Amino acid sequence: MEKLKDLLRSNDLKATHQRIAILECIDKFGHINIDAIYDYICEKYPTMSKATVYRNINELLSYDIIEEIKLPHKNKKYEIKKVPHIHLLCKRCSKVEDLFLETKPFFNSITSHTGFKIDHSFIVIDGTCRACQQS
Amino acid sequence: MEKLKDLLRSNDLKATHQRIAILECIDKFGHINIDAIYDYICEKYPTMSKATVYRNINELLSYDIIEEIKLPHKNKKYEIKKVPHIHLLCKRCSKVEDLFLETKPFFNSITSHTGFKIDHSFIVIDGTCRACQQS
DNA sequence: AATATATTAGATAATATTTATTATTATCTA
DNA sequence: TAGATAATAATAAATATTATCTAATATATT
Repeated sequence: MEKLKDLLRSNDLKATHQRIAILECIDKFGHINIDAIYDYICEKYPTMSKATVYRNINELLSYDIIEEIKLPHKNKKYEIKKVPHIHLLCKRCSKVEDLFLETKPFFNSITSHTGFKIDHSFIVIDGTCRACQQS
Repeated sequence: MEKLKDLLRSNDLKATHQRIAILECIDKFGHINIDAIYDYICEKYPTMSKATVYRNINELLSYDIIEEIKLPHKNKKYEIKKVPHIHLLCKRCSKVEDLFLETKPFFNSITSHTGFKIDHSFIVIDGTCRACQQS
């Protein structure tokens, strides 16, 4: 909570209740979309405007505080910015799992085949998570 | 052209001018978004309705004739369905390049780490293409 | 080739998603 | 705590996508 305030202030963003609530919400759920953020926060702050969610999501994105995940056949989700990683999307339970995996060999192979200079990768794997396979 | 008609008919879709034009357009440009498809086809068929583009894109998607590519910070693009591959998105020229690369070792590593059963992968690499690096 | 039929296109309304505007309110610095 | 500034809520506007409905078209059948 104080940590979130500091995070905002260190980016010259005022630590408003709405922003803190948005960050807490994203942090709590791990990966969440706009509507779910809005619905969740409206419980506590019924006067919250959806435009405020959109405005702040864009603000937080531009300061690299959060990241956008584009998922196949789904709305965009957001997460707290972490080190680069892979997303595993379960078609059964719809949960998104983070996977921190060494990608250097894979990326080296891409560069050596194409000469492409890599900045970022956006990797989403679609399938069935371990839990859902067992149920 | 006849090949496209057959492709449509073999999926019980009537080979209308609009559908053929959409497929030809996607094929010609490789990777293209809705607006660009619409603008391009309007040159030939000025009465073409945008709803027709949307309707047919969804139709063609559902029959696995084309595929949707979600790109970071960009509109969705569409391509003719191919074998699974990777997309390289150049931040400089905005072109999308297909890369057919062996991903099995990488996927095996994901499965062995997580137990996740993989169906599809959506991999977009952001960076600078070889041509743009040299200019 | 003409006709019957079911499908599709076009026009447009409806819905969904996102952004901009503006008066009011909250945050933060001194 | 007051003042300067930035952020919010409410709402309108813009953009993107889908649904509806009638006329037109593609195709199979004669």
